[in-house]
Amino acid sequence: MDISEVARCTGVPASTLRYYEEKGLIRSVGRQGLRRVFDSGVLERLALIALGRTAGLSLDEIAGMFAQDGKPAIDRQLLANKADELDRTIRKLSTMRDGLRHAATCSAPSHMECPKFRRLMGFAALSVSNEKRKTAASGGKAKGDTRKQRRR
Amino acid sequence: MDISEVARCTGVPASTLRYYEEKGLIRSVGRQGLRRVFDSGVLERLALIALGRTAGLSLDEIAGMFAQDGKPAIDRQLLANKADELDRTIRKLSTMRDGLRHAATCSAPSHMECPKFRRLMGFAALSVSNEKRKTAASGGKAKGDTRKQRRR
DNA sequence: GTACAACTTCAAGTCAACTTGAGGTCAAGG
DNA sequence: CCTTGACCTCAAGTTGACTTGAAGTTGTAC
Repeated sequence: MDISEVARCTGVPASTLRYYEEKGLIRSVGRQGLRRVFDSGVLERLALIALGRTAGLSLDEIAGMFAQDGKPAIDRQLLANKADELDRTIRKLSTMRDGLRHAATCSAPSHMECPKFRRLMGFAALSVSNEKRKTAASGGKAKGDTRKQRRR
Repeated sequence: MDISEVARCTGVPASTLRYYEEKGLIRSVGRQGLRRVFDSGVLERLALIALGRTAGLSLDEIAGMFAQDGKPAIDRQLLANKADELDRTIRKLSTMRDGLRHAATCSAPSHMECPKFRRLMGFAALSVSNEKRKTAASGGKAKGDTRKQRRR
């Protein structure tokens, strides 16, 4: 398969495929002249990448899951953690969905005035605000006065 | 409440609060000298913003949900659409979570070699690749050869 | 009544994930 | 032979969501 065929099959633009290759998320099996040649395994891989992106994983995290260089145990722990994280996200999303669904059919003039909406949302809202942001979970540097609420 | 108290309560940095105000997502009730004064309603609002962000909504989309300027019908339709979109996302995430969970305990040397993993993922993967990206859903301009696979 | 930490504005910087553009290569059809 | 179009590389640009820095102002504690 050449790059345009992969693009056609997956809907992923050729520029993105080149970018993914550069980042090490996919590999071409070789070249025909200048042109990349892919085997069909790349389709599966791309589907998995798309899935990971939907789940909010960064390209680097996804690349990390593909890498199986020697340390399967660590890898597995990481996978389990990711699954737990996903589970929490799913619960929040479900709450959000229910809230939206209700708000869409609710007769209150403004959603914030509907007690049911407020109750639905308020519940989830608490769990969100008590928690570090998802990006914060994967390491960050602390500095500056705008940083969380770290008083020096 | 002054800005640092809001920051402390919510974990949202002051710089972000100013940024959100500038974007119209939150409002301060006034000033004391130069300093913004917030009422406690902002906490609820911020929690909702955090929830929306978790759900993958952009700040502009979130702002749109808060805006209730005259057109509740359109707003409600949009809400329902968002809820449906969320529902699809939730299903994908659930699949992903199950796949990860399985991969974490699976004995196959590499996840891609485990038939169960491949089946779990392959299923969801298909549904992902047949679909427009979530950002594509909220409008984009078509141009260039890298564009989707829109056959003219 | 003054020192200073905490606020302010505004412009510019950062980061991830791509996209776009300029300029180049190559196989195939006319 | 020569044009065409799909591919190539590499650098630079874009977008969204913030963060950082410089320079100025002010409420509060001493």
